Amino acid sequence: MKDIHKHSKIITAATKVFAKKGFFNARISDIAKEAKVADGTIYLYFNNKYDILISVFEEEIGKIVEQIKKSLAEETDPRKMLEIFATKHLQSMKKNKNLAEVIQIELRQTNKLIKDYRNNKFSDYTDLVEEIIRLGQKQNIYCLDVEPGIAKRIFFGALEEVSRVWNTSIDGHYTVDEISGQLLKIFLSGILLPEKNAAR
Amino acid sequence: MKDIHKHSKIITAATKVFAKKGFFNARISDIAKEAKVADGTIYLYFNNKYDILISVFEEEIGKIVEQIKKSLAEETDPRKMLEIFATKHLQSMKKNKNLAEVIQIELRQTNKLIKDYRNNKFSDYTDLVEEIIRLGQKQNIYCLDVEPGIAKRIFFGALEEVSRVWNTSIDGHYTVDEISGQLLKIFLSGILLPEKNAAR
Amino acid sequence: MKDIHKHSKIITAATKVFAKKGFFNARISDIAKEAKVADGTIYLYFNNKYDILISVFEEEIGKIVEQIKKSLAEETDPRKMLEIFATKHLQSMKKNKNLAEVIQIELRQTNKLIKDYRNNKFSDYTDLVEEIIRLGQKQNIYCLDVEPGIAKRIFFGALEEVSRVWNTSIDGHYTVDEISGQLLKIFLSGILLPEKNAAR
Amino acid sequence: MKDIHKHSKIITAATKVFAKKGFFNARISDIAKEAKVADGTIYLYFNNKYDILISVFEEEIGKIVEQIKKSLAEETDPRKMLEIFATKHLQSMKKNKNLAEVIQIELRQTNKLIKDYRNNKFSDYTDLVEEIIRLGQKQNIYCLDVEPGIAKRIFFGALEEVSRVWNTSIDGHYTVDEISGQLLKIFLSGILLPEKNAAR
DNA sequence: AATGAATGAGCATTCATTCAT
DNA sequence: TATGAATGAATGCTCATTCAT
Repeated sequence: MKDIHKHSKIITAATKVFAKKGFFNARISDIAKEAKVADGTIYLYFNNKYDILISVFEEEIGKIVEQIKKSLAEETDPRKMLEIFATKHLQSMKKNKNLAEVIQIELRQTNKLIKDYRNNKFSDYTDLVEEIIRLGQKQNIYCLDVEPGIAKRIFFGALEEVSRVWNTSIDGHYTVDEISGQLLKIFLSGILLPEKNAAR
Repeated sequence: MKDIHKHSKIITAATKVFAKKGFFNARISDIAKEAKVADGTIYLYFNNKYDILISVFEEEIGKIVEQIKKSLAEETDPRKMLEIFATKHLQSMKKNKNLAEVIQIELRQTNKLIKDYRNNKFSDYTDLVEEIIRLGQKQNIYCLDVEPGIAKRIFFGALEEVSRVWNTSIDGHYTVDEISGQLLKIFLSGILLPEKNAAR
Repeated sequence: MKDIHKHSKIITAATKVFAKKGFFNARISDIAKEAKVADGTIYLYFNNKYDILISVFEEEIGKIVEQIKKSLAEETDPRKMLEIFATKHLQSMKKNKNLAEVIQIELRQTNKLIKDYRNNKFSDYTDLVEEIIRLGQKQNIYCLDVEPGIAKRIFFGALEEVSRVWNTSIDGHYTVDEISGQLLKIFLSGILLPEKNAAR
Repeated sequence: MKDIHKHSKIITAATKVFAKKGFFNARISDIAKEAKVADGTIYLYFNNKYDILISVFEEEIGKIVEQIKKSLAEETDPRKMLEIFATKHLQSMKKNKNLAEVIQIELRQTNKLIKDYRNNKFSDYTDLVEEIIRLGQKQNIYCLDVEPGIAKRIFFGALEEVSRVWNTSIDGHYTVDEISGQLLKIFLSGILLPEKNAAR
């Protein structure tokens, strides 16, 4: 249990430090100090600096995936499912701003650098959206001319971009519900007025 | 003219190297070699490594902004305007994959690090979307319950995420028009079937 | 104790390297090699290259000051006191030729460059001479028309210049006593009152 | 004549820059800017950076040597001769503080580094003092137990050290005559035979 | 397991010198 | 002669990683 404790302390510290300084500007010694362990101790739990980053990501995103999957399991309406996904995601990102930054910036950055980091949990995560869309199409609720693979990206890209508001000084006053509402409104119904929409 | 030539060669080389290796893993010597100049020559045109990154961004995005603004000036329909924006953006990103990566990853990354880099051209760029949406609302074409500041982020986040398909090995077969079409379809009309939409 | 050991080894190595190559031509790697430590180890004990130079000086001169002060404490005759000062100084310089060079050359050089290096031990050192002269004047042994501030410089300048004989190939055959004797003969006979002079 | 002009301008500029920044911190471009010529032009007149330093020294000290030799030629009293030497030296150093710094600091520094710089004019210069002392001994005015080679160093070391007062912020209020007077008083009274001393 | 002192490879930047014009 | 853009070798310092304790 002590092992788990140290491991966990390092993950938390690393998330904080990566978010604050960025992966490349973060020093192992920064993380060690934040976690209140010796520099060398970190190497008893992680292979190297990249490994810490990946672990931060895997573990933290893993928790969110579990939570969202559980919530989704109780729902069958694809409209509600997207709402759950968006809300849970935004809540997590607002709650854990450090993780938000790490996901949005550092992970993309390094994802292309760590060649042997594949099939990660992030794909599992975004694939949830694709599955929901396919489900909605099967249920004849979502348009068939929507390409789930592209729509997934559109949904997720939008979600990430709007969640950045809490990590920048500007526009920090929006609530999760406001943002979630706007995103779902647009994603589900679009921005055209109904009558104009018909005209297209 | 020779100055401009060297300057330009270095910008191009840097864009390539940053995209391939990432800012922090890029070496000045890599850029110099790519530009076929001596390491020291780079410092005749740029103050330091960060300065190169910012210059890459400012110059390249500047070109795109100019091009899009020109195209938009000839159009009054807000629906067409978003289409122009999306298509031009995607074309630019597909054409200049290196720049796409730099914008999407490196700039976010370093934006928070270079404190004195403000009022950048990127804001000008994304603000174009916000203006188009406000215009559409004035013309009674876009819903008034859409918040332009959030919608801008939704549109842009989606746009960036979908444009990443060309920089990852997977799904690279989509065309600009396919993706642009999907994005505009969803953004403008949503993914719900018309009848379901009315039901909401 | 191990710390002290490494620290001390680096000081000794740096003194040697600075003396041989001069501060600006000395490489950190030269010092590290001489001290048989890694380059990086040096930075565990010193902030930067200038810090090494100052430390070399402060520590080594400190030892000499202590030694001379102790010897002077047991003496009351200002004539003997100058003799003690001169002899101890020359002995130290002959013994530690590297330090001699660092004091005579490098320190002057960098003294003007390192603006925040003030109130140094070197002033304490030369001020000892001034105090001895004032003491002699009080005791009616040294001429009152001698300006202690200038005389201090004359004595010290002479002392340093003569001590250089051991660091140049020529004239290295002089002994400490010969040189000390010549210097004191000239300096003392000059500043003694005529009656004291005759008494010698 | 134009050649001489440029050459001279560079020497003057270099003296200024070396004095201000020190040899190692002086940039060729600093000297070029000060001399209002292009960087490359300097290499039409000097082989390299060291060559400039040596030239600065040789040319400037050469002028002083000539001047002092001329003055000495008109004098036969060894006491007066030392006075002339001291006064002229101090006047030169006070007048040309840049040169003073270069002589006192930079030259020593680099003297040991430039192996092929030998038999320089500086030796000619200091040897003048030795000759005067020998002359005085022949004339039975100076003590025979004074070793001219050491006395030369004592005199010159003292002279240099006192001349530094004008290049440091402190004690800058002394005049050439005050300092020269103190130095000669101390130095002369010491080496004069008792009867000559009394005669003064 | 834990420590943190020690390591040494790695890189941004500088600047004396060159050379095409 | 004169220029100054271009060169590229050289180095102080950092920091991920190791390992003796």
